[in-house]
Amino acid sequence: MAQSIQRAINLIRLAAEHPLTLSEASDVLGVHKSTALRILQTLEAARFVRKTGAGTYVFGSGLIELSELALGSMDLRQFASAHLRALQRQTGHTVHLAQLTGDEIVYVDKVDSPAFDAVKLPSRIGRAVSIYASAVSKVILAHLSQEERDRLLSHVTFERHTSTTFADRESFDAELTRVAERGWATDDGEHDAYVMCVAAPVRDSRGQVIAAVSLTAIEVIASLDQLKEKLPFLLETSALISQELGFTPEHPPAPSAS
Amino acid sequence: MAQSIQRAINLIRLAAEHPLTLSEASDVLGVHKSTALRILQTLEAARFVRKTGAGTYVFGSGLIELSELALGSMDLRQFASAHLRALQRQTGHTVHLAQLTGDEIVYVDKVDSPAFDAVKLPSRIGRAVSIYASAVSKVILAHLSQEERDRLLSHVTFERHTSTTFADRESFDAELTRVAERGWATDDGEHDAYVMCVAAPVRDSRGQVIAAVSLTAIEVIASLDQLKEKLPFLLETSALISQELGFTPEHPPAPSAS
DNA sequence: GATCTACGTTGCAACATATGCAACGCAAGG
DNA sequence: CCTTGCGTTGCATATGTTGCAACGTAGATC
Repeated sequence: MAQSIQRAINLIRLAAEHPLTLSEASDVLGVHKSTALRILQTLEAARFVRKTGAGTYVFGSGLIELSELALGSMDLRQFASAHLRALQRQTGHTVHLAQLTGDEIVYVDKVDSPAFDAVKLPSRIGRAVSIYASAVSKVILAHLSQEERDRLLSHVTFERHTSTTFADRESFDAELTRVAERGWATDDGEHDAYVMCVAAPVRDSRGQVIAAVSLTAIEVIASLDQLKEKLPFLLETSALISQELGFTPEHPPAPSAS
Repeated sequence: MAQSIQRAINLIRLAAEHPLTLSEASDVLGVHKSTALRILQTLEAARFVRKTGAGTYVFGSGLIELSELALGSMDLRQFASAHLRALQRQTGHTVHLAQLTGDEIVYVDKVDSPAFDAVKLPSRIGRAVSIYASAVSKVILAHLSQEERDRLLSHVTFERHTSTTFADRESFDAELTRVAERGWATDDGEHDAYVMCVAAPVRDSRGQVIAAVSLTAIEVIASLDQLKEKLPFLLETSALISQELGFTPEHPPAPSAS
């Protein structure tokens, strides 16, 4: 629809793959060299691409910085990173970290399982996760205030993806109540029939639940019950990350002015 | 120079900061709403921005994926991550991981020091580092083949940034020889007079040096000698990362066909 | 419950903007 | 020395983008 922007997008993609010469850029786009040059110059000014000493163009740090900005709370990622990787090693399963950003819940980190099921998991860092058919969403929603929960769920249309999907607000609310009581959530193939998850909440220094850690496996690898056996590791990990964020489980923050 | 691309860039930036409504987008750009809409639609098709359920636009996963692709070797980052953070904790200093990509050396990870000097360090993930005035470059160059080293240095013009900068190829080559012999490198304020570094090499399973880890501090925080005291931690870290990549220090890979 | 306002979306004509061309500078190679 | 390939600049053209006006919709207000 917007031609020149589409061209710029293509060049960014190319530059991400390998260093790009001007001639190659114009060839691929099928435009004159001067056209490609001007696009690249514009992108370069924004540091979306970078010109190397050899005159080739490569993916720029500007975009990398924006990515990290958008993933927000570098703090969370930095603090969580080591624990997530440890959890992966302990359990052997794929580990996700998801966070509430704006009005959606988004994966902010992922540690793949070395098992061959990793490629089959469609989750990607930066992608939004189903808000009513995932373990991480349940954990986060379960600990939100009623208004917040309403805000996030009011526009949702429940689709029955599989036989276990919670297909209306009432049954989903009941599930959230259960999750809030026991402190962790499951996903029994509610989005994809073969994908199982367990998730636990991450709290910040104020005790607010701001994120969730999950273990994921396809049924061929591990049943939901087998995943539940790893719950101690999962809960330990989410507790450790919360601690790094300044959460003190035994001593809730002192009420102001006392 | 390229107006519509510039506008697209601005919108991406805005979307990275906070969810963006169409009206806000058109206001900021000073264009008609339909114009902003078409730009956003183009970006959305490329997953450079994502449209949320509420109709606002946010930074898209497409760019995040490209960032990670461009940072290359997710392997290296994933394996190194925990060790880098541990090193930061052990030493208290800012930790960098830099990698040879194409014909430049680029920061691929960074763990900030909690000390107040962190903000003064201009290094950024994804940014290229001076190839003749940094400890990480020295370490990597010192272990490259002669041809590779020539390729990377042939187009370089040596500028004397500070009184300690190596300002010509001959003295720099001599420095690289020293670095190769002792196995680690320093940066005695050669780029910025107050910034000190020590760096050590990271090797892959073939024994090739593919990256470098460094400790950085401004002189007010730690002198170069004080940084050198942390060398055991640094060397331990670089060895651990190399091990994770499959490097076996005592048993170099068996020569082929024996 | 009706009206109003704000927002996002589409079709179309006019214009501005991006485009291709041609010419130039430059470096590498024959 | 000439040739070839590369990146870069100025300029006229026309293509693609823009703004307008009108529509649909949803939420707010009375």
